Amino acid sequence: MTTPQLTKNQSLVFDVLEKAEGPLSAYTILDKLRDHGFRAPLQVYRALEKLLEYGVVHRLESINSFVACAHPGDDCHSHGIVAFAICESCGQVMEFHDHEVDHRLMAWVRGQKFKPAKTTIEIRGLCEACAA
Amino acid sequence: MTTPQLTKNQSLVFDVLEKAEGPLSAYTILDKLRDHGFRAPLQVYRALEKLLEYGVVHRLESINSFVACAHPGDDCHSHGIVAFAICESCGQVMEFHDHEVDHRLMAWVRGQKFKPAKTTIEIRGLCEACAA
DNA sequence: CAATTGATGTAATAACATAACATATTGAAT
DNA sequence: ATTCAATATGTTATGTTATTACATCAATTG
Ligand SMILES: [Zn+2]
Ligand SMILES: [Zn+2]
Ligand SMILES: [Zn+2]
Ligand SMILES: [Zn+2]
Repeated sequence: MTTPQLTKNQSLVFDVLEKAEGPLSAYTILDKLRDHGFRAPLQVYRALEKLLEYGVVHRLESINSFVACAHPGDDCHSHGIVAFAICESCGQVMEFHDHEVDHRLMAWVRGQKFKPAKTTIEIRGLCEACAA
Repeated sequence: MTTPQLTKNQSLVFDVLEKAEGPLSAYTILDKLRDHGFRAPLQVYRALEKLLEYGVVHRLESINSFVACAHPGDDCHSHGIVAFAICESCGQVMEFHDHEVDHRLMAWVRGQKFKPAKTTIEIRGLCEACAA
């Protein structure tokens, strides 16, 4: 997925996510953009939809939040499965991918004749700093 | 986690999930239990909280739904990571685990000094019947 | 019998997400 | 330049998921 020029709203939402320390909920993004004219959740959700499609933002299903991709331009990223480690204390997110994990999961679903579309791997826990 | 005797509400919620074809949302469970005296979401959420704790029910983060464990009594289940393949057409869920996937993910987080607490692996797609 | 603990009932509210409809902007194609 | 289609945006309302707060009830125990 090549990323086209972002529209005004898409740029605003993306900038907020890039500058954020960690993942943000759609409504938190909305609040941060009220000064820029945002009034309704749909303005955020519509921008997020595109940013997710372009692969520059990820959705963290287990915490209903969104985060800017930590590996922009990473090619293997576009087809490989991405995994996240999410600190439940400070919110910090680490993003990584592992081909062996991909292969094992895809081999399993293939064996079941299941056609995978989108895979979520999220590990919640404590980062080094917060576990200390 | 050894499963204690379920309370009335826990049993009702668990029975609904066991008899269901696929995952159910909390509010769907609530509707199915109105005849049994359920009136409020909290009655469902409180029962689910315990059932999740006992490991007899799983929460599917990516679809905000709950499903009865497909491998009750499976020992490796209690410490291994469980993965789900979820058909986006018919809702059918397959549950499995793979030690190699566990090991790779846990090795990675250990390398980051991250302390994992709960891991989610969910593959959305189409089951064999629905892909045909 | 208190006193504690865990379970339940109920109402209200918070948090997350989408539907429906109107308007505006962009970028071809003629 | 005008028309047309496609995309983006604005706005209101509503739908869906989850929790807070507080009262009551039941079982256990000292
Ligand atoms: Zn990424
Ligand atoms: Zn942390
Ligand atoms: Zn299970
Ligand atoms: Zn199916």
